[in-house]
Amino acid sequence: MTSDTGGDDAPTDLDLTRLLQTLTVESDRYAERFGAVHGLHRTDVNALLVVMDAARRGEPMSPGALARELGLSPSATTALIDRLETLGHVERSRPAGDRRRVALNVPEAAVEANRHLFTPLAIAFAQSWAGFTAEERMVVARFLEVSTEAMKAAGSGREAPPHDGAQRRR
Amino acid sequence: MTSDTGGDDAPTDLDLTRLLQTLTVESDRYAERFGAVHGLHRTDVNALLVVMDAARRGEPMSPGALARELGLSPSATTALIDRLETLGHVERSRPAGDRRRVALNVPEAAVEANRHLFTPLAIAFAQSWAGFTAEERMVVARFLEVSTEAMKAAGSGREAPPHDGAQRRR
DNA sequence: GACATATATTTCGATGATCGAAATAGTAAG
DNA sequence: CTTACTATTTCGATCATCGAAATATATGTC
Repeated sequence: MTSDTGGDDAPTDLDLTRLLQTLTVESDRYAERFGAVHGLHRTDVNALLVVMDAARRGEPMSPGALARELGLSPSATTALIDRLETLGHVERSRPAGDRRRVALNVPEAAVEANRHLFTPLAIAFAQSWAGFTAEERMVVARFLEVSTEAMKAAGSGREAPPHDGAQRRR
Repeated sequence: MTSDTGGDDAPTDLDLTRLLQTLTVESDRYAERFGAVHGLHRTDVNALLVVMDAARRGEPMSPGALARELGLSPSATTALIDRLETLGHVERSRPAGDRRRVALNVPEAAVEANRHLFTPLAIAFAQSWAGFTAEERMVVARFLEVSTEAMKAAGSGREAPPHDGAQRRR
């Protein structure tokens, strides 16, 4: 079902764009439901993913870096970290070198618990991807990378805004 | 950066999961920045996409359906539609048959304007996907479909929530 | 060494998106 | 006509987010 172009035709740019939009909307929705269960919000889930990923690489994030990563204001980030810290998902510490900075660590106890949080989704993904060959996975990885890059570039940079006739008041 | 497993190895489930997470985080960030320019919020952008997609298929959404689609409460959806209607992106109308219902239409004038809103990103995507063959696109489309399904299923279903310590009520 | 400037984070007050519960309107059944 | 049900909106409250100012630390200049 969801038969768009028939089935055996190659998806157009528009087809892929729609599929990607559907995926991101569904992702937001999942984050929302997921967060409701664990007392987190969409932003908190995103932040936790970013912090965990950085911590896993041994490069703990700072609040400022997290703010830039998420596109949040510094003050919102402080509140966000307060929430995560209260729930025990992350931890603040002042590095010895620059004491202006704050490092966001994931407490040992939380590392595994946090991973468990995302395990159900990871399992669901793994199952749904069981049929993909090595070559196909490389294609997909490439696609995800360039698409992420495209969004990053389209948002921050300049993207030749088309003549927009109808301008909304605001 | 892009610390993958080397280059020519096939991405593992974990690799793909991370790439997908990065993409969705970036997508949220894009929606946020994008919305800030046009006086919209993340949710409004998602809602507009959903409503536009439904309208394009000739099946205008109702507030209730939109609420379920986005995982919002009915009251939040009312406010959301108020915002979109004030900005002229959508329009309320009561269908002749059941006058309890409300149909969300996209005004003719807004159809093209709304499409223009998303054109920059569509262009960026199209450029980044220029190198994908027909076969590769079909692989990607399949991947996006099954991944979306996986999220939908993982969220609604019950996935044996692990013992979690801290919890907050809303 | 003292002083101005820059960087990192937090605090404070205000705005508004969202929620739950109750209200309103319309439909269907007995 | 009355009751039950569905769809949407209104109302009051909560809390995530913002911008601006405050705090603390670092760096450069005389």
